[in-house]
Amino acid sequence: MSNNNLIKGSLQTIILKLLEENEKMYGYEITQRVKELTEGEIKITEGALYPALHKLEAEGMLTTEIQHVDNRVRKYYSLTKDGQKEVSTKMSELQSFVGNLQRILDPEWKPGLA
Amino acid sequence: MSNNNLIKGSLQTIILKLLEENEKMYGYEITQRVKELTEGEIKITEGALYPALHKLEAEGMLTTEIQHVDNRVRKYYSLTKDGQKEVSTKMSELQSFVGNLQRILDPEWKPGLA
DNA sequence: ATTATATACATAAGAAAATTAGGTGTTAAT
DNA sequence: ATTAACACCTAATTTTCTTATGTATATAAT
Repeated sequence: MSNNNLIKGSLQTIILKLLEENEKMYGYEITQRVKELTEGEIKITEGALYPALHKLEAEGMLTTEIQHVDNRVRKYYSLTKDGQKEVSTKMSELQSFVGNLQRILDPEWKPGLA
Repeated sequence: MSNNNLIKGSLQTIILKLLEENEKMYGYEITQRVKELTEGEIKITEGALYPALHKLEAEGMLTTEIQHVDNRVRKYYSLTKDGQKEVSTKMSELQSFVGNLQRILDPEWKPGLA
């Protein structure tokens, strides 16, 4: 459980991007996917995830759909039209931010190299 | 002017890294350097910068030295021994975080390629 | 049988780190 | 005389996270 406390604000982008690739996902699934993709290095806590999902839903970026699987409740989220637009916005903001970070932190860095 | 609101968590790293490269800098100088390096895309606000500098100083990462230039006061910051160690720590944390972000957001991404 | 772990949702208290908005004072330019 | 740039600072608020807790079912281990 390394430090997960870097660059607050990227959780929304992560959620939106995963949903762009997956059509529909439920909360627990998102935590597992992130854990898997980062080999356990990033763990999305439920205390962060669920409020973030609820906020994105309230903002009209996501819609939900309840499914019952083996007596367990799953709340599936998917992107709305607005949500689809928001993915691109958030992704380019994040990419430009990371690029700027490189320019600050790595004076050797040029866009297009490593 | 694009969004400036993604810096959360990386400001300390930025400060420490700039001071590693520059021996000593004062607050205003840091804001200008960042603005310059990012072509105006990232603007460090004073309300974020000064508290961050004070915190790093309180934690023993930075020392200060006042200079007077044309009746103006400048508070120069430099890294302590602990601060020098902290730069490496924070830099590798940030690098690993950015790597993990890529793995989540860009399924095509492989370390060592663009 | 009971306990622990995994699955699956959720909220609440508090901390951390920003934003926004204000304040002080000097120097240089219009 | 006023604005902009230089140079420091703090306070109130907001956002976003961590930590802790709660509910409930399913499954594996003891």
